[in-house]
Amino acid sequence: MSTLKITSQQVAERAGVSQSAVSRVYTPGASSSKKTVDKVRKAAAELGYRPNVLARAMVSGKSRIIGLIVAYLENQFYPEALERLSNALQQRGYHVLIFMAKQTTGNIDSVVEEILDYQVDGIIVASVAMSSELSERCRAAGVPMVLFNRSQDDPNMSAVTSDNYAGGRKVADFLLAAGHRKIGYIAGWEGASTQRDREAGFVAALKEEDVNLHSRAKGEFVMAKAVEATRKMFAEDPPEAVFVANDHMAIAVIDTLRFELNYKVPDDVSVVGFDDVPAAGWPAYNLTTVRQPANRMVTNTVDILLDQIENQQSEPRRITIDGPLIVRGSAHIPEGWNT
Amino acid sequence: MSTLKITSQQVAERAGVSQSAVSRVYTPGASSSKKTVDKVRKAAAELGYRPNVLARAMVSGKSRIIGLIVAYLENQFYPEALERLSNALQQRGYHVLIFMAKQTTGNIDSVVEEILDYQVDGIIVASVAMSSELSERCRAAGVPMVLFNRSQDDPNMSAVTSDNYAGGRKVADFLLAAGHRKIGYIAGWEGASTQRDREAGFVAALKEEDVNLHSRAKGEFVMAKAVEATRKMFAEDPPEAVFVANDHMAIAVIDTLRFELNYKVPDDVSVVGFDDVPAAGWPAYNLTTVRQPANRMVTNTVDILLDQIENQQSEPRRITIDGPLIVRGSAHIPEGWNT
DNA sequence: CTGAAAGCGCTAACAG
DNA sequence: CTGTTAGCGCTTTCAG
Repeated sequence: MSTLKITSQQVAERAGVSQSAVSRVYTPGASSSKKTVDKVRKAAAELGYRPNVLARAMVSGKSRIIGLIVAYLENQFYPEALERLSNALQQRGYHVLIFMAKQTTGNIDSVVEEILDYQVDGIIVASVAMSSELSERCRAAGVPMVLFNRSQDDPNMSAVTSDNYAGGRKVADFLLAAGHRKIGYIAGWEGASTQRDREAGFVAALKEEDVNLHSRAKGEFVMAKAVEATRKMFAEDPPEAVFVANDHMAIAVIDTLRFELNYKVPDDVSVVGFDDVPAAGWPAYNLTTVRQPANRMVTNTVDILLDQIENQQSEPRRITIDGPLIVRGSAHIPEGWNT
Repeated sequence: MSTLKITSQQVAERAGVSQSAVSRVYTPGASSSKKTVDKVRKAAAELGYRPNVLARAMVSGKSRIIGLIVAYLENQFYPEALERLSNALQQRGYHVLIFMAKQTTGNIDSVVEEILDYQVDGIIVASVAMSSELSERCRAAGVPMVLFNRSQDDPNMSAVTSDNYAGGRKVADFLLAAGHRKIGYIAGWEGASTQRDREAGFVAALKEEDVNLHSRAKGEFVMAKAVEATRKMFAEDPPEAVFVANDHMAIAVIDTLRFELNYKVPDDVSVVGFDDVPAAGWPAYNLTTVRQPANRMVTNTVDILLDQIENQQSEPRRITIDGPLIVRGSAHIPEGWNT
């Protein structure tokens, strides 16, 4: 076996070739004779040699590290996304350096600087607000960035989201078709494009049928606040149906309704969420929701980012992926409803 | 502002000092006159300079990167741990490079090699089986490793776990005190020390009261298998109480009991889990469980690892942290029970 | 305290 | 195809 770090130089000596010959054997585009390859591989195996990624990064300028900024790992949507993101990247020879950001912002600037210090090849920002200055900073540093599950007005930023506006509309159509007219909305954090788009689509579709939001409360994407929002909303003139900006909060809403306010869901009130996190499918919630196609969102995110990294092709792209309404049992199902 | 990467050389020129002077200003242990520091900082700020972590890593031999191997992000215990781990490390100047491992093993070897390629300063392995050869490989490479939430017989491996054996005992005592005698156990993956220790403690405490396991089924720490295990266990001569090896499965067990088999929990059957994940506290489950003190486990893991990295002090340590039984409503509460 | 010089381990021309 | 020669950006002796 080996001791500590083995260098290409040591392998070269053992194989009786030059150090650069060793390098070539391990460099994708380079060419070496079968004979050299064999000698080198043999020596390397005996020594337990593996190329030093950092040294390679220094000279090549490519670290094969992707910085990932995340915030809310408590919302089940993110661990799932993180796992897929990491796997997809791993498969394509990249690895993920993780950075936790409190959405308290403020420190987000320093987080980006820290990431840049590692000479990452690209950055994925999951559900964190990105200022234009920051994205500008990354562009200046030559590091492509793509937003995951969040989009920004800035047309210079690449972003991948599900079609939140269309999703909001689907929920409205569904609730309306079920005959609901007194409809409430529990909002997420206003700084998030997902919150704004979902609500906009929802309200727009309602309006087309001359229905206005019966009530609205703020949940900020936080369970505890969703609980308070529910209490407030049902304190007087309760709605017949509630659309909650994401599943994470919808779970808290359902629990509060059932165990604190003694409502039956869906008998007394219909509840619909957004995301289709694993818990939405658990029998206790059986939540009707709009699915965000995590796998396709991830695939697109990775494709865009690697394309920008590997082909210099720097035109930002913004992709929106349609997600289906998953009809389960937390809301009345309109008669004759299908799909 | 700036364009692309600024080097210490450029800062040096602008500040009118040598490149090494700039380096010293950014090197913790080094000394420079206030005058130099000021000039350098000023020039650096104007240029937007930040030291290249990779270059620093090359020469210093310290990358300040910690490799983290994880597998089951679906079990809520892990995202939480990951978040805390990353935050704790970030705070101490390290960053986390993430590697997903399928517990299908097999590829775990290659994952470790990949990690080593990045010249990480240390490795944290969360709930993944580690062979002695692998740990030996890391030791040979001079990279300390600590197991998180898993322990191995190998006394050379540092490991941090909660006291799973004691936890199992607590559950047994609780169930016994409630008067249960027909008690079932739904096991996790047998390869995990957590599974084995929890069961061993549980069975031992039962035996002390002359009670044997009434039934046992395998859930493998997977929800779908836990559902099947529940069906099988309750198909004939159902137990009065079930201890499930972790909360993730316990959730599936409760749902299956309630919505498929029409049992009332806890009226017809008591269910107790292990971990105290966020969902255990959700009203729908209100799960009685043994808490794994994630924060303390993380703190200890980080302390041990950094100690080994920074002080060469290589004696492996194995820490076990006691976790309390959190009594909620999914199991009968013995009369006069307190704490 | 400060500058000059020597690399860390590797890739990328460049002649042969 | 192969060896030689330059560095990548930074830390670290080593004289001064």
